[in-house]
Amino acid sequence: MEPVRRKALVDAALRVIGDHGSLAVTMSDIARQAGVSPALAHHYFGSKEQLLIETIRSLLRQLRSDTVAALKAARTPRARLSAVIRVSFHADQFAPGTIAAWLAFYAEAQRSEETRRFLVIYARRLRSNLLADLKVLLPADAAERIAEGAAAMIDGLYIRQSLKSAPIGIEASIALTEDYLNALLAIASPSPRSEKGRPHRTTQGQMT
Amino acid sequence: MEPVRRKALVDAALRVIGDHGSLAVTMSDIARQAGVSPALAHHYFGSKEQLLIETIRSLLRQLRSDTVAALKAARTPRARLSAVIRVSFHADQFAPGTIAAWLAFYAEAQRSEETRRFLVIYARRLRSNLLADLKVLLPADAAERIAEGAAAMIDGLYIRQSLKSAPIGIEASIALTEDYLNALLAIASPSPRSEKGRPHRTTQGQMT
DNA sequence: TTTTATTGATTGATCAGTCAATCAAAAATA
DNA sequence: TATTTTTGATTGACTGATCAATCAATAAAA
Repeated sequence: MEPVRRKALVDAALRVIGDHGSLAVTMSDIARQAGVSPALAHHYFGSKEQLLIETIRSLLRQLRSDTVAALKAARTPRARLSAVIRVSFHADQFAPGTIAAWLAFYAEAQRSEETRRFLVIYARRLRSNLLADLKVLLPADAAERIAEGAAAMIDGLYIRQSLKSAPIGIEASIALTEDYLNALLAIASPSPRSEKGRPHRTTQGQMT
Repeated sequence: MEPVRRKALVDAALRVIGDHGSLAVTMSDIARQAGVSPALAHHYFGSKEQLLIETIRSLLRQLRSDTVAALKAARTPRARLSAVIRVSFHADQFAPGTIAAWLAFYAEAQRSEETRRFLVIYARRLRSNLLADLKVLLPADAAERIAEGAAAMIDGLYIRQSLKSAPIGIEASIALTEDYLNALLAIASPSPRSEKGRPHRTTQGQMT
């Protein structure tokens, strides 16, 4: 029963957080949504904080697995960059529970060291996934700058979508990020004919 | 006394939110920090929610006034764009209370319509401040896209700085945003000699 | 005297977390 | 196989703490 209940409670937490729009949900709410007693939720997770931490962990796990799948399907470095972007704006990421959870966890990271660690892992993965392919196309220093810029733009656009403050839709957000990459690739890319400053086309490992 | 107390309480709220790292602070904490009784805080603000809303309002007011001042000092459209960027990354924005408040308010916006409205105002102002000057330099459609992209990048970099997940500092964040603008201005800018596609150099009103 | 500022004391509600008790299934024993 | 025992799953009832909000009372100023 344990794995079944744990999953049911984490899913319920996400659902309730979405409905409620905040992390300030009660164990009772979550347990009710999962169809069990509050006492059972405490039995399996020990504390509300742990249940919430498992919830963000599951969000990260899902995102990673989507990313791995998308990267596997892409054939070229440039296509892999597009795949990373597309996954970041996948419809799943905009489920109400997912949006509320991400935003609430950013806030929570100011208090909970463990939550902060998970978000740092997320931020690093995103940057690293972009960096691996950019390094194939650009000198290392340019690749690093652009990876950070693209990651930030993705995060920023996600937040603006979540607030529905952006005058643009999801497809346009993807296009904006692509434009950024295209523009900076065009400028920073060493000309193929140039003798020096040629990028090293070493195979890059990839954090996912 | 009223204006004095209101300001003291709002400042205290920001301070306490920063210390605590979340909006889950008590009226007692805030009142104690302001050196008054909790009852007085209720007397002047009616509810905790209202006090918190006044707090975000004061954050926005401060940011606007900084922006107005910076814009006034800048001479060219390009300089005004830089000014907007620089204000977004001003040290004040990284005071612990300010960081915690912004992040917490993003989360809160999922629940509180009023909070959401303020954040939408912020997002629109930032976009609009960029747009006004971009429109002088670029055709309207390109200007709009780039304004949204730059605003998103600023927000994203701010969050990454707040989490301290970015491998770069504040100056580098500013430089990254500038690079984005430079790159897209270079590409999207109609050649000065070209006959068509010339931008209209109408004077633009500016939302601040 | 009227108005404003201020607080101590209190209330009513909400919750995380605990615990002892029940129930059922599986394992051990006869 | 029939039985007892053990283990895990589950809950209802409870507790202790926390807090937002209220209010009647006091002090001070106008």
